[in-house]
Amino acid sequence: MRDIDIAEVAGLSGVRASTLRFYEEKGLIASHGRRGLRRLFDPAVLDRLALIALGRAAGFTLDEIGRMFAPDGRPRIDRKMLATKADELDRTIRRLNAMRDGLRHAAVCPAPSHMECPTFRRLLRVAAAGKMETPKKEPAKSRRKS
Amino acid sequence: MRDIDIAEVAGLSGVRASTLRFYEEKGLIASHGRRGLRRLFDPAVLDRLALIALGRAAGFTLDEIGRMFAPDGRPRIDRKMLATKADELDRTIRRLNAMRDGLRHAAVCPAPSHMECPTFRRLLRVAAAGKMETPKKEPAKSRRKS
DNA sequence: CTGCCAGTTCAAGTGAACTTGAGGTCAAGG
DNA sequence: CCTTGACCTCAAGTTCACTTGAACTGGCAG
Repeated sequence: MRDIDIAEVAGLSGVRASTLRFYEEKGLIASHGRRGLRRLFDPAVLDRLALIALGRAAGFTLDEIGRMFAPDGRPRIDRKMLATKADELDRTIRRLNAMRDGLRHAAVCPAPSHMECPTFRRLLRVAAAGKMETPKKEPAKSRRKS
Repeated sequence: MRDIDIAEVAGLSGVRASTLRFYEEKGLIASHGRRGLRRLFDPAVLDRLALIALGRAAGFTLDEIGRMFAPDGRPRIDRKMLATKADELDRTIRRLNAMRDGLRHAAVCPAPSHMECPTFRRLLRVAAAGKMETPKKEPAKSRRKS
């Protein structure tokens, strides 16, 4: 059996069926045919989904990711863009490090109020100054097979 | 002059007036009175905004941040929550580091296609496996005084 | 043959964090 | 006094990435 159906893709990739349909509609993945109504996918879709997950994790939007695939479907990733994103990640990481240290300190700081702690106030300045990419909450993660 | 008006707060904090009104509506900040229609703020609102920026940067939602202030307005920050968030940040940072390294590699990788590069494939597995907090795009940053 | 159930479509809803638009008000400057 | 312009309110719109609901279809087990 060459092709796998949407439930299998969902099972193997951890991506929900509704998301797979959404991705297909967006042109991020393509189904290869149908058995009845059921979409059939080439197993290579799993690589594609991994690629999409990678892009998302690196901070690309779905549209940006979509643009990384040539119209014929081959991934054609701009190396310069990758380097740029890496630099961006680097800056984000540096800030998050400062944040984490500050939070960690604040958690054990003996000052009666956080506002009286010099370390905390320094942290505040970092936060107020540097507009950073704000991390987002995880996507609800409602479990399938409820 | 004790109090400062919304334009000054915006200027000093870099937070747009519309955002300040939004924050006030949400109960995150409070204006102290009016001159005519104009809100007047206590300069301490600047600390408050820094605190909010810090919370956002650390990945708290506005609602969570709101809950960090006691109803009387004093910041009462749960140290355990801070530590938890620090740990969370730590995990995020580790992943982002892996991402950055992978992206950096992919940017210079000599393999003809990224899919043929073992490092890239390893990166793919990291991304596919680890559901991480996905960084979000910066908030539009449209300049005032258009 | 028949009914189930997992799939399908399409439109609309969600939530976070704001921004924008329309229409109104008011303190200050000329 | 009257205009001006920055502020006001309230409702609705925006973006992103999905999820949900209602109504429907069709392969397969019994």
